Amino acid sequence: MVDIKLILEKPEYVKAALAKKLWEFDPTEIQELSAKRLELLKKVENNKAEQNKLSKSVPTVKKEGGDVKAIFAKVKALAAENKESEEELAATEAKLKALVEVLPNLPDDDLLPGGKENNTPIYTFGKKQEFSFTPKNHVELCESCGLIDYKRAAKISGTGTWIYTNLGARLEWALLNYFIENHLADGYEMILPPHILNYESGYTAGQFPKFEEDVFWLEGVEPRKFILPTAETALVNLHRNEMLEENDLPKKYFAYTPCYRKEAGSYRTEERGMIRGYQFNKVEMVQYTTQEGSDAAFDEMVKKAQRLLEGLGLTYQLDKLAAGDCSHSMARTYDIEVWIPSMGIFKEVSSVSNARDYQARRGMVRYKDKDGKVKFCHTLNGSGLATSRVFPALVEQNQQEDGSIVIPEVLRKWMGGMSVIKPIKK
RNA sequence: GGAGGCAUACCCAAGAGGCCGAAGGGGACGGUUUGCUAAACCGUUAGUGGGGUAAUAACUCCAGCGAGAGUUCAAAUCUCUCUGCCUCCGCCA
Repeated sequence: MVDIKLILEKPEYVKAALAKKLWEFDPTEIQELSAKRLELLKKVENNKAEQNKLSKSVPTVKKEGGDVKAIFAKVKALAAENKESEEELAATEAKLKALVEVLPNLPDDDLLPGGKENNTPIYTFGKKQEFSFTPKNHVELCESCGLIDYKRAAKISGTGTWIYTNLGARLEWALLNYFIENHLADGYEMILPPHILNYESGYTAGQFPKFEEDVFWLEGVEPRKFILPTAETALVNLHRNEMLEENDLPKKYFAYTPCYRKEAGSYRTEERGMIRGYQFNKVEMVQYTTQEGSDAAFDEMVKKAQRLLEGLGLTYQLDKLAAGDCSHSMARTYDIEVWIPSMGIFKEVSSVSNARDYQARRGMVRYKDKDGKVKFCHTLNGSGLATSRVFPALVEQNQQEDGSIVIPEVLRKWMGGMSVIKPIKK
């Protein structure tokens, strides 16, 4: 949530910042409603103060044998007089909230304005492989090596899904283990959250109300619940409505969950295989920091994600996203994109973001600093990593002429020491 | 799924229509005293959010005893709805 005080104090600044995110913002209505709210608030509160004062005098007046009935009548009249303003106040506050809560987070000042086209690659690792033979794409490789079963997935579930089979399942699990081991070594706490979450969790994460259509909702369940589109949604809600101490920060968590997304529209032709599906596996990192600590945490998380890919020996590119391509709730996002030879492009495997206090405001995640002052936490999240693009990149980048796939050294201990996956059919 | 119970501060807990910004105990923090690594005593500890006056402090108002609504001049206290937890029964991986 953007701080409404900031909107009122520096409307031009907010307007310009949102413009960088390609968001047209006119503060006029918010200004008007705020002024109206304040006016109504004063009126309502003064009236209530008078009511309270009169009511409190009842016992004393009674004792002294005074006329209590007159007080009753007076208070009743005051309350009746106040009713309309109270309703108007509530309506005004609701309208104000609705206007503010849909605004995306303000981008950091150093970001370029605009969308994807202005993303800046700031680092690359590895080389775009050149094969001395005709390389296969990941769908072919996965099928010929028996790693993935797409046909049966369509049968038991439907389009946009896949089944990890045999060595494919083990390779997937090895990747997850490798990620987990790294996060544990770095002192992150492991969490396995529920996958079914309530509305408030989506609201705090900033997914709602704007992206309510993008997640799967459970039918016939009241109050309504949805299946998490990323573990971030669960992790950034761990401390919702809590008051932390500065000494507790930063808090570092990671979680493995599948991610469930509707992914409306068809990408099937360009994004075959497991590039985009309704369900994919991801290990997600989340940090809660002080306001001063979030920049360092951001750098740390970007480096962690990079290290994971480097450990696998995969070619990737680090992108600093332009303001308009950052996630809705985020002030800053860096994407890590892995090279997919068959597509000839880099595809996102990790997105590390700093939400600053945007999510904390929505979820009232606060901390007391050393002076006892109450502040909003900063929250950050980053994939570490999503397997559904690492897997195809891995099999494609590591393929050999005979159709076999070399398993990265770091994964072998979870693959029974195996170093190569051989094709089971031509 | 059925029946019942509970929901007050960091924890335990009193409270049953006004005198409750909310007893008491533990813990924590601060202080005083005595002293065989501690004890006694005193004090602080209901957060917080939103307004006003005023200004780096202070005062004051509104809301706030799981959440929301209602009854009443007045609600932690009565009623209803919801949420969470506990117990028993049923069902089940």
